[in-house]
Amino acid sequence: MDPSSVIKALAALAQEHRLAVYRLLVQAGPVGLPSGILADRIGVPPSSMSFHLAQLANAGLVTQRRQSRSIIYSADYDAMNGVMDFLTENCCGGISCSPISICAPQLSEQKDVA
Amino acid sequence: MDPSSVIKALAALAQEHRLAVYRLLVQAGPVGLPSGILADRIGVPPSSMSFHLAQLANAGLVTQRRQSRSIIYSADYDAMNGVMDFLTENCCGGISCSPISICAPQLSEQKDVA
DNA sequence: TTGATATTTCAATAATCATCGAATATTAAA
DNA sequence: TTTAATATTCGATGATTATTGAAATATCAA
Repeated sequence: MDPSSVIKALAALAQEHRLAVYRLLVQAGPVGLPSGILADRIGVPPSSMSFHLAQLANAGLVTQRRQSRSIIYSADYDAMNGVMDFLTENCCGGISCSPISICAPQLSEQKDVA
Repeated sequence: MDPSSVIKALAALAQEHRLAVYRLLVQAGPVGLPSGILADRIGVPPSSMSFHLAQLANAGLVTQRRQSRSIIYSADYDAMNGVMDFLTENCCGGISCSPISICAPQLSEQKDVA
């Protein structure tokens, strides 16, 4: 993972509404949540939510898929793990560091559970 | 860890020079590095480095201590672990997630190895 | 095709952030 | 005490980011 991708990911998360959205998506798992529901839950207008979701998507932290009229977003765990790996690279000069992983959902859950 | 602290930490890391500084400090471990060396290594003037280090310190990601004329900065691993915990809270609805930890340096290394 | 639903794009404004030279501490050595 | 070394604060400028209503796009149902 290159530095500028990591910066994009961190910047995407460093904002009140986007951080809240990302956590909702992390908790929702592979099933994801549609844009409108997210706007309601967070309490921002749809156009604002769209702006924030675009940032998260552009940063690679979330993926999107259309389902009828809704566009459903889900967290991409691999991206976050990549960020973590970058931050902890050669941690403490390589002494006694535990491997990290933000989430490893079951494979059976990863395919269109929506 | 409250949301606004997490945002501060993420925002602190979401900047080219600060991200580079943080990684240098993570790799340096408890020994840390002085402000001037960091400015040289990153290639920014001392006043800019001071600005960035203040952001990292304010976010709780680094600690500082004076050693003679130098002020030495080191990464605070606990802070980063707190951010990770917050991001992954109730991950996937609590299914099959590994515990996370960015770094667990040996206790013998944690006391003034400078 | 018409109307309703779900979301995004556009555009203008407000607010926050990064940069760095000059001036100001603080510490130590001559 | 004078000088040098190390670092921070200040202040002005330029750049980036967030917000949201209105308009546009896409989907579906009658």
